[in-house]
Amino acid sequence: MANSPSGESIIGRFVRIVSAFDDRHTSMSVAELGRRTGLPVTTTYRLVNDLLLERLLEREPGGDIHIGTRMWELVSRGSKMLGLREAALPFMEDVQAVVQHSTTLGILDSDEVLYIERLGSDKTIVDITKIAGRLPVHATSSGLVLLAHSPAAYQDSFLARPLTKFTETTLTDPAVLRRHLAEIRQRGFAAMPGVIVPESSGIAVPVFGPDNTVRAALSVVVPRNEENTAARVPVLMAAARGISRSLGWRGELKGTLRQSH
Amino acid sequence: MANSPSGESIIGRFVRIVSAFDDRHTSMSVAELGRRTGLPVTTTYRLVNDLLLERLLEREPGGDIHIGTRMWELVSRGSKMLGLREAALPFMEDVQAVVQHSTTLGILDSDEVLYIERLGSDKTIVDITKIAGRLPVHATSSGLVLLAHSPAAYQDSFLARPLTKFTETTLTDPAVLRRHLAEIRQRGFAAMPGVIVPESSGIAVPVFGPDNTVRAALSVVVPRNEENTAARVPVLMAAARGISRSLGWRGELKGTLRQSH
DNA sequence: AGGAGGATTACCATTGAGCGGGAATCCGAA
DNA sequence: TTCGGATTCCCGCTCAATGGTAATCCTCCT
Repeated sequence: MANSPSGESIIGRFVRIVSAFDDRHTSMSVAELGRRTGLPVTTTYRLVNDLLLERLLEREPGGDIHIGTRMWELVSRGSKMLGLREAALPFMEDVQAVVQHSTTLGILDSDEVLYIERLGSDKTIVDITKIAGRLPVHATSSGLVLLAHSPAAYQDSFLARPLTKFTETTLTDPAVLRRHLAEIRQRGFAAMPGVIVPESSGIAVPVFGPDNTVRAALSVVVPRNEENTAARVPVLMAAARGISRSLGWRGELKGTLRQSH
Repeated sequence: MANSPSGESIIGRFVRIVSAFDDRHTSMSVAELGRRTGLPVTTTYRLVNDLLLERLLEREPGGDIHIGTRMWELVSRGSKMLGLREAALPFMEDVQAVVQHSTTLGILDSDEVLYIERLGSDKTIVDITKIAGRLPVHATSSGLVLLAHSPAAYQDSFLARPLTKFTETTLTDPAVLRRHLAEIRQRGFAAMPGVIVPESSGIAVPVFGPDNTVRAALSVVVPRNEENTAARVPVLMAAARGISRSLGWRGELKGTLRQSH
């Protein structure tokens, strides 16, 4: 499936084009887009014109282009992400009201944590999570919660890889991680001090779907040494249960919580 | 640009496919997708496979497909919508805390109001706004605010069309609408009782960008006859100013507020 | 078990959309 | 005015995309 000598399909090039935009580059000239994507000039212009016709891209007065409203609309309207987000938001607001720092909702995607919602932009803490941003699984509390409730086979393959050590406290030893995962399953939460940036700690709990599998991780990021884990975990857990129930979860059955292992 | 006898480009078909998904149909079989899009069977399967390869679509255990996480991620990450949404959300939360019913943020797109964020899901009121949903301009308070601050040429062309009357109070007469728009500009808000559904009223105010043009409309939906407009408008206005300032707006210059007309 | 009906995959001849190099043109800054 | 980059125009080549038909798989239902 590729009309191009490079052996790439239009869809692939479409992805390249959309990928060229991120939160730091929401608009650019077509020429720059061509440079960023590495596509031949002419091809870029032709493709961009097609996309402009469908309003998937939009041209601004200056001539620069950006991702079109239509694209956002189509994807948001049909994506399952909205359902999860809408179920979670009210409870996240409650958490945020109490914790005051930063509350995030993340899912597992392509061996990374993808954050799909985030409340709070407290400048006093270091929090590198962004909506639609990614962070490594083994270096975030959310990631460890998600991993802990993943199928054993996935855990094995994940732990078989080399893991980057970001800070002193980042866990990279598979054996140690396995013990942590077990603990996370047992206790129902993950509390990780400074595993990705030394200044901040994360506390995360799982959110369940109707089939009792873990859909997402709800977490708060707080300044290191102000974790106050004991007080915050119950808040998170209550909220996570609320979200889970909104998603159609009917309460855990004894024993099934850990069935994935 | 079309390899197909029907004269449609791949991009066009891509749009058709993504459009087939909405909040009521977040996943379906490939065959059903083919039916909904009207594309030839073989073509549908081939295209879907391409999209699956790029993870723009995802296959679920049952075989049904849905819009992929990657798609949501790419679009969200690069879209300008996120910036607006992130600027608005904290202030919307404040409004929602006070008003308790439903708070929305809408923009003007393709002659309709497109809602990009919504807080509150109070079942006691009739509120048909949805995130990534659309409503007509002339039958929503948000729409009228946006229209009131649009270029005169756009207003003229818009008012030249026939307008649907949804309820008793829906305004459809161009002359009357013009007077209302002027009033909205002057007072700084729109308060519309039951113009789309008779049971609910909307109150909306404009959100400005750095160049003093209107970027969005912030609004609340409340039960009819409980409008309490006098008390709610200040809350909305304060929030809207906050959002505007987050967007880089530097305070209105006397007279420029209405410069678009 | 058998079979009906739909979903999915396999096959394949046809063809025009996509491709991209090159050159011309436009445009803003120096 | 000159210059460099952005954008558009031109055009022949070619293979990816197309979509019909048919085989296969799958899931209920009898």
